[in-house]
Amino acid sequence: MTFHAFQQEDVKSDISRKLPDQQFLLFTTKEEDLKTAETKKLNRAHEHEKENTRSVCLLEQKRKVVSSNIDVPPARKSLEELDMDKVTAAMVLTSLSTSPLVRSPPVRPNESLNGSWKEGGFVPSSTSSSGYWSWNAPSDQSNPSTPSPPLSADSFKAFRTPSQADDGIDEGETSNLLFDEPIPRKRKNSMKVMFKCLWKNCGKVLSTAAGIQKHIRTIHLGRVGESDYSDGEEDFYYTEIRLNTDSVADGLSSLSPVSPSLASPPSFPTQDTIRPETSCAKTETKVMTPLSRSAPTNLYLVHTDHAYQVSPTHNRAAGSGEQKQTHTVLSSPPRVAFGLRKPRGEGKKCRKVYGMENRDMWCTACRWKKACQRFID
DNA sequence: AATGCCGGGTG
DNA sequence: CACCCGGCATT
Repeated sequence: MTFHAFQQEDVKSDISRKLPDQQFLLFTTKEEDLKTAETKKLNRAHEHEKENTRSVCLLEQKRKVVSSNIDVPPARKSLEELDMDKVTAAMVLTSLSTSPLVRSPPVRPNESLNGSWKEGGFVPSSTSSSGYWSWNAPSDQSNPSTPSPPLSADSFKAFRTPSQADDGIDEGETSNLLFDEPIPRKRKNSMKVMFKCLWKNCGKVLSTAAGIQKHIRTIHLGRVGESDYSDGEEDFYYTEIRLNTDSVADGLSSLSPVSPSLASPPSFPTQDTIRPETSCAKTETKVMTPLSRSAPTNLYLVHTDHAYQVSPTHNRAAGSGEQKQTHTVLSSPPRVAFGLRKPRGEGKKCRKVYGMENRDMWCTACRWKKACQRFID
């Protein structure tokens, strides 16, 4: 146990902190630590690559544009293709959401069809104790990017593949939806169709596809100028939800365990614009890196975060202030108990990684019991 | 029970 | 400021 020597208080850790990873290994003997050392490396790399994130994102976007141009009539795909598309989309989303690191062998939307996607560079379990890589595990059907249990299978009808839905009404309409089709008659029987933004930590629900797309485009993709231009990118980031109007309550509660107010964006104006912490609006430095981290992953947390940052300036047009167009249904203000805390960042933390013993290897924040800065989620 | 980390100290 | 920690939320 040579390394015990290093754990003593007297051998202050500056050394160890400055050591490159290789040597870091010397200090960690437990097998678990070895594992985490790997992780650490990854994270390091991650940090270094953040810079490139933007371009990577663009790349990904382009790919998708291309592919979507090729499969011309989206509504004409075979079921199988559709499924694969879902998977593919999910893959992309997942890869985007987790980290740019993952992109290494980029997920190529088209080629992924023949099964090669498995080795698409998804570092499997090794890194995650919590298992956020593993949505594709034999969990459940077509619910790729969202590990979210609360969405009941039927409310989560389609992951941007409305045409496969049961009632034929969508058939050629999908494409219309892309452009300002307010879906008034869309509610057949007691069905209400809503569109939910899948962007991480966003949960915006709008009643029109156009609305949600515009939302995604302006808020998450940061395409401000090109107001109406759509390359289909947004399609990947929202989902269509069918709500049985007679069980609306149910549907809603399953949508947002946090607050039933989800479906009433009106009083939650440009919430997303203001959400600085994580992605888009991150001051100056790395302004537009929307895809870098926050592609849709989980559906909840939605409000807590905003609640935190909602500022009095919300309602005025902050460049993209027009997205309050479609607020629908339910007019209860989202006043309901805001989460008091920011949701805890997922991902490893120094404490977990290095362990109590190696406290001096922690990032300062961790040592001060602040939010970890090394493994920022 | 262990972790993560906010809020609020202290020097 | 850097540093620490009580205490609560989350896991």
